[in-house]
Amino acid sequence: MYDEITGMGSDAGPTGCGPILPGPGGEVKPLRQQVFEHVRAAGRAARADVARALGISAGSVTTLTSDLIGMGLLREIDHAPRESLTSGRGRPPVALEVVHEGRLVIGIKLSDERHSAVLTDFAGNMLADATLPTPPIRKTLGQILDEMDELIGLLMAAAALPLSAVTAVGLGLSGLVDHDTGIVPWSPLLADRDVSLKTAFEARFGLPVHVDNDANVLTLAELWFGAGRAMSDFAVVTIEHGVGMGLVLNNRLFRGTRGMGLELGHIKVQLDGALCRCGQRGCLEAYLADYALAREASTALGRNARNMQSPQALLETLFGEAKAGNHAALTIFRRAGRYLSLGLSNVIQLFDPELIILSGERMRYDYLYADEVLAEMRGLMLADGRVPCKVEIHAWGDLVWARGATALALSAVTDAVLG
Amino acid sequence: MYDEITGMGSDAGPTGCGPILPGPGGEVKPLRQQVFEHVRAAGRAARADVARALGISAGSVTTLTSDLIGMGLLREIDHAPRESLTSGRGRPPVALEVVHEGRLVIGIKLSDERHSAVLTDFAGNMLADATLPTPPIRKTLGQILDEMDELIGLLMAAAALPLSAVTAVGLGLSGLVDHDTGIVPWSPLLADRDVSLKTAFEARFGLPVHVDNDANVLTLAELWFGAGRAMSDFAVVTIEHGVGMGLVLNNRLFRGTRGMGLELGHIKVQLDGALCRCGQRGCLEAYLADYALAREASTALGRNARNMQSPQALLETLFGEAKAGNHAALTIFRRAGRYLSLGLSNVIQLFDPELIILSGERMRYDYLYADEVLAEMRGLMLADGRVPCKVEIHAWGDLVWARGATALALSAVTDAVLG
DNA sequence: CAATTAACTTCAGTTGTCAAAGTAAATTTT
DNA sequence: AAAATTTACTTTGACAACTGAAGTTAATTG
Repeated sequence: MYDEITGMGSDAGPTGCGPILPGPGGEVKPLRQQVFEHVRAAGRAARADVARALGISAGSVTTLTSDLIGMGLLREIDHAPRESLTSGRGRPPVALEVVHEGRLVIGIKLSDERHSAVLTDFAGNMLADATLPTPPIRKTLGQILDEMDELIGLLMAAAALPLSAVTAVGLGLSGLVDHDTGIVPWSPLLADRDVSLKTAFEARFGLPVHVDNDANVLTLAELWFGAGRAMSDFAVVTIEHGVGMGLVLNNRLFRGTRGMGLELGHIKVQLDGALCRCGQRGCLEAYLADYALAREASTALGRNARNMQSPQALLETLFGEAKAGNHAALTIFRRAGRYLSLGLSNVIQLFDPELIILSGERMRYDYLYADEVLAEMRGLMLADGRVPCKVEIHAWGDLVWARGATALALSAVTDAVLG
Repeated sequence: MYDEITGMGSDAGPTGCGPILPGPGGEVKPLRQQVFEHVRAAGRAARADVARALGISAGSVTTLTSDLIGMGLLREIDHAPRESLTSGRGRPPVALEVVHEGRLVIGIKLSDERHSAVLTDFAGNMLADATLPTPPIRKTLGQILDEMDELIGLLMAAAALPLSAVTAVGLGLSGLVDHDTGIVPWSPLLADRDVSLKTAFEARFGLPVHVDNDANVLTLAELWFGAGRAMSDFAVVTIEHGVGMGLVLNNRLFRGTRGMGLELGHIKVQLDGALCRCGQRGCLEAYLADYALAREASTALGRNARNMQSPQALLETLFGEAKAGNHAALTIFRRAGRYLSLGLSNVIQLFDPELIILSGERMRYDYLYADEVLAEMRGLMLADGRVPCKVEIHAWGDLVWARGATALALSAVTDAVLG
């Protein structure tokens, strides 16, 4: 390689230059699907709006929308209040909307203490939700399927609809998840390794399912329903039992190059640092996750800690102590906050996103250190020439994660119908 | 936002769901350009090869190639040795190649001690190169332009061609570079800030120029001419005066979301760690770059260090001492190596590339710690379910960087002609 | 009431692509 | 040596996608 650079002009056969692309060219969605997705994204849109937004001719939009109407995917709205920005001159636009009935999807978020599910229609509107408390132990595939069975039963009962009305399912859980194959090499929820969750689910429920890492699912929630909708590039950082990250690049979820999640929790922030549950030392998670706080808590709380059985309760106590002025307890949160700053600044240095969204239940502890964390994070960035990256804190509950999982199903169903 | 999740089914106007895409749909290159780029990437290719590679019909290829031949971009080769994999049955294929004459480009790499330039034809073949030693001081825009003038003069003299034969120029330099605007907010080479290098260059030389960060330019060298050609996702890490990174995602250079480079050198690897030249503490660069090694060297070498004027010479001495068994000198390199491992493992955790290429002149010191560094890096990765990422070490000289800069110009010219 | 404005439809024409048939040039078989 | 086979390439008619221009519809404005 680089023979040419030493033996310049060597005519020993042309090797060419430039990237060697594998298969056939780019992946553009068909225009019909773009029209549909624009209407769904806008909620409702007139044909003229679609033409302007997509930069195609009005004639094409007529053809494409009448296709979509014929397929039962779009419909006209009769009495639409005039929403166009233009003053009310000219023929009024006819708004289109997604036919939202008929193609229902379920989104499920599996967690260690409870599972959550939501049912949405094809326009992403939530129709019902359900939650199932579960014992916080590692489960076999069979047990997880049983729990999902019960959860789905609750959900469909709440909606008063049969499961047969559902078209597809999206599923988010923590751990290493291969989205393409639906295999879970490892998850804190599962006793086994390399579980073929997709295959097992589809065999049991007879519904197509799309599995992903829970951080990705939350990121999809922001991309489809939240603050990320109008943003082309942003990152979501979650702090729950572990530390996770989801990334949107160019309006699309970035899953890493091999379909696995981005393991922010296991970037190293200290050589030979604190012990992580992954067995290594110095992982960010080892300074930030609840087990990391909990193991210092017993030192700070002294003998009181003995009475605590759940790490949850331990953290709550620690938090109370810190607020009450216990210096040792406070330093635990402060140090965690500083390491969070450090992790966030690293994300910014490497990805330079427009926005970072902090999420997860641990964010409830935020007001203890939030301002300082953000200030410190900004201090840790190379400020030169950059617009500082915005940070938002969204302490959503599990239902939002489940709703993100519906996006997994919604986009898959859309691709199947229109791709 | 998320009103729906609390007030479910609230009919207060549809907000829609899904990402709100900005302009008109995806960016696919026209088929004609894909054909051209395939031929250039292959060096030479028959029409039938192109049809198979791009998954289009033979008839289309005939049309497209005759277009391209008519435009003077491709030509048939008469006496091509049969290279198709098939046994020699059937009508022999007619190889096509890029008409490489006529559209020449220059690639320039600016550095603190010397500038380098290469001249290549439209097929990426190097025709000439030139190097200009320069004083290692920060320069004004005018001085840098003068130096480039001299460099280009040397280059064109070596090629015995007039500058008017050149179509475009690519330019790589270290620092923060905004590729889209050609503005350099900060560079260690420049005395000023926010230098509009593109505008100034184009005004002076009357040639379109495309500016980028030097790590990106090196990454392009690997993507266009080196090990990355057949790889869709890889990272390039450079250790020179600073620590830089380039990233290829999906066969394309990823420039971060705002056109700025990815600042691997300034990710934090230690809270309140070593002082970095950026003014912050704990940056990776502060443990790895030459100035970081040099400042510890004086401690290790004792009074010998006083005699050294250049950090270059100091490092060479330190390296010699370490090889000779000086324990203090050895620990300097060992620690730098460990921090390199840490940085690389973080890159892997976040991007999960197929390959990491280590580059830069400092890689000459590698054999001191290379094996241990790579072993340690692998040890720091979450091994679960992942194929470990390959690592290669390429200690290319400046001409390769300059050649990478030609890729910047080549792709821009190609886009201009065929986009 | 006409004039204006804007949304939408219709339709002929262009473009890009393919499939199938046809031509060309080599090797292998008879 | 002729025929059959194989592969490369070209030609052609058909089709689908999209555009642009002209026409239709439905509102507001003066």
